[in-house]
Amino acid sequence: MIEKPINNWLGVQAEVLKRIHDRTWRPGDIIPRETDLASEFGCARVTVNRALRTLADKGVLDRKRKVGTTVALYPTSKATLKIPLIRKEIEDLGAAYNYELIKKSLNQKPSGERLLEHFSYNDKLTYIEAIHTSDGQPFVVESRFINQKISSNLETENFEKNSPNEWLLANIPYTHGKIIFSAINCSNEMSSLLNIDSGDAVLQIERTTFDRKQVITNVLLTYHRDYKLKASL
Amino acid sequence: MIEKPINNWLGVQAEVLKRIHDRTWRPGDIIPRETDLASEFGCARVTVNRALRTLADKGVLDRKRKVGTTVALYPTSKATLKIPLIRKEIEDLGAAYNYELIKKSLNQKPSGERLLEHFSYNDKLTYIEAIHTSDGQPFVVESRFINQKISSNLETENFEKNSPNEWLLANIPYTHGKIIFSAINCSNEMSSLLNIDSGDAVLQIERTTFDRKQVITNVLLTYHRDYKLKASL
DNA sequence: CGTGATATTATGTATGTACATATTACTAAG
DNA sequence: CTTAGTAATATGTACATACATAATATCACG
Repeated sequence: MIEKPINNWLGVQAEVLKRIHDRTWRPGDIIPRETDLASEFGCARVTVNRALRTLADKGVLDRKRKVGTTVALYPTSKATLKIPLIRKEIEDLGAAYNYELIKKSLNQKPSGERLLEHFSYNDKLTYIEAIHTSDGQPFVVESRFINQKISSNLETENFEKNSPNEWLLANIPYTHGKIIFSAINCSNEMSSLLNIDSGDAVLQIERTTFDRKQVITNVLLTYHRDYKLKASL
Repeated sequence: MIEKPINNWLGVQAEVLKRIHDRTWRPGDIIPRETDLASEFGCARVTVNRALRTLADKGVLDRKRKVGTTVALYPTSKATLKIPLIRKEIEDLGAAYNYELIKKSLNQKPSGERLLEHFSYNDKLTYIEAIHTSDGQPFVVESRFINQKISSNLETENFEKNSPNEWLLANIPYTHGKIIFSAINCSNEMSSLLNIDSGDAVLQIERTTFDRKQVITNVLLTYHRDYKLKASL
């Protein structure tokens, strides 16, 4: 077997995927060890390592020290979805973006299950309600609580022109976040904002972002009726 | 500046994140080059490279040859959501899983926008409708079309006991897929299957998987009313 | 003053080597 | 026969080095 050596990690990755794909290696199978693959492909072990590591990151392979590398039983059950800025999402559709503040109030106390799950009882919150429109049509209603502890500059920003989303991104770094997707029947109040019928099903996304253990903000985004969120596997 | 050297890539990653976090390096800023960081941290350039590369994969940094590495302007707008097997999702909640076939028909022709977007007019499809229950309660209704070209074994599998999802995962490898999330008002038919009221808002997930350019299957999952999908940033 | 060749530079990758670490397999003591 | 201790092993990582590649900067030439 004197073949052209595969001497780059993308090549190794492609070859491994090919073998998984053509069922040479089946889900659950243990594949040859790095050293063997390296000598078969005619490359360094580190090169094989990078290829396999990358595939393991993607969920295609499972790896365990001393045990070896197996083809994942339930491959790539991970989807990645990009969550763009709302303004960017609308502008990318070629539509005109507009932001309008509906309500703003300071020094709110957290109440209700949704808020108390994240904020502590003594936190002071700034509440903001706003609507983002696409070519004048309601696109999404934003209902947001911001922890006032995060920044003293928060008071100076009135959010009349700029959406809190963009202000936060530019000014408050976060470490991680949680997202919850659900479907709800539109309330009377919400339906008039979104210009649809009460009871219409709409997609709702709740997002909470953290700076380490501290909650920065919790936002509930209620989208217009025909909104679809797309992702790829 | 004689400090303890950072001599592993996770340490470098942590230090870089710290500097982004404490705003030493701000969004849009260009950060020092790999060689400089390497000598500052007292480690090899490859170690810095791995740390920065990993952060770029996550969307925290942007990198460009010759130009340098910058802190991403809109950091980590990528959420990853795990899409577990329905059976596994239910069992992980400690509930009893059950699968029941409702309808199955062979040699369907694709019709309607949703199907013709993916399948070609001459494809023959197997249609399967089934329900997955959690402790006897309706959990999700599956409505699936499978391209009959993908496997000759498809005919021998009747899907009475096994969900097509699991059969496909075990037998038909795929290269990539698309997912669309939306909210719908439940139809009469669907509401009786899910044991809820007609018009109730439910989350719907459409998933199409491909083997290279060929479509393997298109499935519409309609979840029970209180279903929430969770993801993390 | 443009324009194309050429040098420069920061990241990207491959390799051999060395050692670390997690896990299993084996072995000897009780 | 159990168990603590030890060896073996596959992956994980670090490093020095070398070269590749993409994008920019510079410079010579018409």
